[in-house]
Amino acid sequence: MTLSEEKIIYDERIMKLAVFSKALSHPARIKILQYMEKNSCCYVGDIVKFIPLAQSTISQHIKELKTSGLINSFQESQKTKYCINWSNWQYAKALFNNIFR
Amino acid sequence: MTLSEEKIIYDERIMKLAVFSKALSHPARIKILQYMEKNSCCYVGDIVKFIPLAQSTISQHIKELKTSGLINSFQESQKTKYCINWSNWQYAKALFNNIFR
DNA sequence: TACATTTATCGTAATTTTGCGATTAAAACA
DNA sequence: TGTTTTAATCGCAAAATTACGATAAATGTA
Repeated sequence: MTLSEEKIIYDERIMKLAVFSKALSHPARIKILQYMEKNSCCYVGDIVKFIPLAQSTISQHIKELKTSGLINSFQESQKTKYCINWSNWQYAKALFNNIFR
Repeated sequence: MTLSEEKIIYDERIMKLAVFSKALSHPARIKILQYMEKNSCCYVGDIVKFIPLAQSTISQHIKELKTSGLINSFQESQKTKYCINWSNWQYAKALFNNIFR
C-alpha cells in the first residue's frame, strides 16, 4: 500500500467468502450461529445466558454477524430479534461447497 | 478476562472451525488456496507472481495457512513446496458442511 | 569462488479485533 | 410517574493482523 497506494481488487465471490469466513472465525460467533440455527432466532439476552461474555461483547459479535449478512434483525418493541438470513446462508453454503469441492 | 481471568473453553470442533475460517478470512489466502487446489501444489514465488503483494507478505499468509493445518510444506533443496493437506481439507469440508446443513 | 535465486524472518507502522464497564435510550410494568 | 428490562453504543486497553522493506541463509549456477 506504499508504492501504488492502490488496494488490490479481488473478485466478488472471493470477497464474500472472505467476509463469511471472518464471521465464522471466532468461536463465540460460531456458537451464536449454532444457537440461532437450532432455535431459528434469538435475542441478545439468550446469548448472554448461553456464552460467558459481557453483554456489550455479545452485542458486538452479533453486530458483526449482521454486518457479514449471515443474520438479520427485527425490532420487537423493546427487544431485538435476530435470525439467520437464509438466502445469504445458502449463498455462504454454496461458496464453501465450491471451494471445498 | 478481568474478573475471572479464565479463558472460555470452546469445544474442539468449534475451535477447529474457527481456525479454518480464520485461514479463509483474507482474500489473498483464498486465492492462494484456489491456486494450490488447481495446481495441486505451489512455491512462494508462484504466488508472488500471482498476487500483487510483497514477497514477505505472501510468505506470512502462507505461514498462516500452514498454521491452520490446511496446507503443509516439503523442502526441495532451495525451494519450499506447499501443498494442500488433504486430510485436514476434508475435515474442514465436513465442518463447514455440518454448520451449513 | 562470486553471483543469483528462493524463501524465512526481523523490525516497524497502521489498522483492526476483542473484551470490558459505564452509560444511554426505549419500551414495559407496577 | 418511577422502576425494570433489553440492547446499543461509547471510551478505553490489550492484543492481533496486515503490509512493507531490509536482511539473512541456503542452494544453484556461471
